[in-house]
Amino acid sequence: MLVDADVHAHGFRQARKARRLELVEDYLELISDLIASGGEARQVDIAARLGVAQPTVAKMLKRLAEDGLVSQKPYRGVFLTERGEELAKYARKRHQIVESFLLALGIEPETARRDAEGIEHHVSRETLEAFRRFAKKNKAR
Amino acid sequence: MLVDADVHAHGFRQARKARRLELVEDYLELISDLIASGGEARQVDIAARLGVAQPTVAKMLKRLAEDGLVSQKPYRGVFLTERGEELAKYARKRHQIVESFLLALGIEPETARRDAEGIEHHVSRETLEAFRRFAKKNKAR
DNA sequence: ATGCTAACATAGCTTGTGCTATAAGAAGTG
DNA sequence: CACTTCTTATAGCACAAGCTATGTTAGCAT
Ligand SMILES: [Mn+2]
Ligand SMILES: [Mn+2]
Ligand SMILES: [Mn+2]
Ligand SMILES: [Mn+2]
Repeated sequence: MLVDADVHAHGFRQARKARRLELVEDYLELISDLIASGGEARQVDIAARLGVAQPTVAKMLKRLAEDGLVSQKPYRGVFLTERGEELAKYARKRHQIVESFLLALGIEPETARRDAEGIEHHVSRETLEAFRRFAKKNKAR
Repeated sequence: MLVDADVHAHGFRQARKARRLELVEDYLELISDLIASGGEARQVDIAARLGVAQPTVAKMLKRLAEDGLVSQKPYRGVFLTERGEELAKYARKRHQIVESFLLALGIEPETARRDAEGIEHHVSRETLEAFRRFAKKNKAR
């Protein structure tokens, strides 16, 4: 009935790791989207979109900068480094695939958007590829 | 291009809420499984299965007990209250549906198991129902 | 050029989730 | 019944992510 304990633990460890990455991915994806859509990503806008307070964003950006994912020009918003850009691009693509997939399955658009926001971070490469194929075949509508 | 800011924020808030519930759900589901499979759920076994240290489990169990989800008989393991049982039952069913769905999609069993461990917590009722239907139609194998 | 306002920074607090080290106690075994 | 061992409890630490309150300062408008 129950799977082997070590295998079990490995699965949970993996899920916890994904959980730690969720926030980072959401930030990068959002920053990339904000820049693409309006030319800049200010802390206040990031905060408003994420639904958190501005100091929360400030702290996170500091961490992302330390990790070499973003750079900040004071009072000019935040920008993605090359590495940040790469991660953002992958995150956005993945998000888009998951959302299209849910739509192709017949899920309501609003629900699809919200579920995709969480699911995207827990989808392996293999599953993502399967989602992509399915979405392509059963074209949205 | 970008969705309305308030709608956006609402989606993220929802995802954060789900994230806070993830751990609780995993604990309850695991406790239920351990009891079903071996008659008891000890801290050490929970810890081994989750891949965390025993004091981490002890602390979490205290919280779950305060929240009325589990009860502890000293040195006899932990048990689910009625409410805990209900939540566990739903979590397990959901997990099972998500995993079957991934299998029906043609995902490798190991990958399906691991992805399901994360995805399960971010699936709305609507999406879960769609997964269930799909899995039923495209019977596993 | 001055002044206002909006954006950002900083301090200090809370809560959740993890850890190690160590004490204490139940339970099974001889 | 004593002893050993396995299980649980507790203390103390770290770090991530959130918050409010409050200072600073750049940019823009007058
Ligand atoms: Mn997301
Ligand atoms: Mn996303
Ligand atoms: Mn899980
Ligand atoms: Mn599960």
